Amino acid sequence: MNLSAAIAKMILEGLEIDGQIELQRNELAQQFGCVPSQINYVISSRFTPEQGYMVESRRGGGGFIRISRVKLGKGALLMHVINNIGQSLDEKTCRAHLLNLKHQSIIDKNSADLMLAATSDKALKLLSDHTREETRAIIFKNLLLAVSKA
Amino acid sequence: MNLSAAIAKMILEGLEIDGQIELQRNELAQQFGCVPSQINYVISSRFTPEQGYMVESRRGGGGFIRISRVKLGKGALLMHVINNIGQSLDEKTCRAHLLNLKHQSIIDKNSADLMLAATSDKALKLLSDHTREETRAIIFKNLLLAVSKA
DNA sequence: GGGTCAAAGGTCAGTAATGGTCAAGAGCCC
DNA sequence: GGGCTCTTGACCATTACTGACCTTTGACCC
Repeated sequence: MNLSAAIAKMILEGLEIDGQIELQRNELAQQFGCVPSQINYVISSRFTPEQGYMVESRRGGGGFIRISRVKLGKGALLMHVINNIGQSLDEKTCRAHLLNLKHQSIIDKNSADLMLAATSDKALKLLSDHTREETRAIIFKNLLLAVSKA
Repeated sequence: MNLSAAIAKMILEGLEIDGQIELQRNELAQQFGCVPSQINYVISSRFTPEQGYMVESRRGGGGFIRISRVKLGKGALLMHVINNIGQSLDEKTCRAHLLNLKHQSIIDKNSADLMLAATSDKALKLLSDHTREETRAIIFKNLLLAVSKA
């Protein structure tokens, strides 16, 4: 397991307790024997709003970084996602949406896997870039709608 | 035995253990004294979904390629369907397959609904008839595969 | 209050470490 | 010879890590 994964794991464990964790950047970096900015890297790559996290911080003496898991209602969240998709959707963003929804227990693993399969680049490989991303957006919206009706 | 066969053999042996193997592309290439892309060739020619394998990978530091054998059982039936779909699939036939699978309790209602949503004409409305039916076939196969590994 | 300084955290660009794609050529079998 | 499968290499994309430099905040002093 690489450094980033280890740091992410530790943060995740801290979040288990009450969905929120407050940490000291320098201290954490020292624990892992890495440069402080590594912490920023991990946070910005794995604890984004897209993935269901909120990050706050303060500099200066007694500074901190606080990461919290955000909680929203199921129908609202689905609608929010649908409404924010737009006409076109790339695979990475789609995957992030799914991870987020799964993490928040809006959809179960099984559904997430299916939705991933249906919207992967692999599944849409015949299409040109532009058409693929437009079609992915439509398929994904249809899927979310199907979920919200279930 | 040629290189590709040797590499495939090694992967197959690794899969024996627990139906899953994780490898380092560069490292493996070095072991066989070939270019890294040779590994991709072997994987894409012999470890395809059609042949019952699932491949995942990640780039970057600590990257990997993971190959897993799709579990059989009800999987066998799914593979049978997958292998009989062909290159092209119309909405009616697709729907029939789904009803059939649901009837046989191979998939649950929830999954069937999702799969229907992903393969409906509505979801693929942007595409020309020909492309739509080819893409539907691919999506459906990917979905069945996802189900079979669940 | 205002100045100063030390203690946080933030940004960004560069480098390293992987894997992916594609097209061209080499071999092999009919 | 034609058409496969196999190999290779150049070039690309993604993820991880580091370090130099920047900004913000709080404490202390006058």
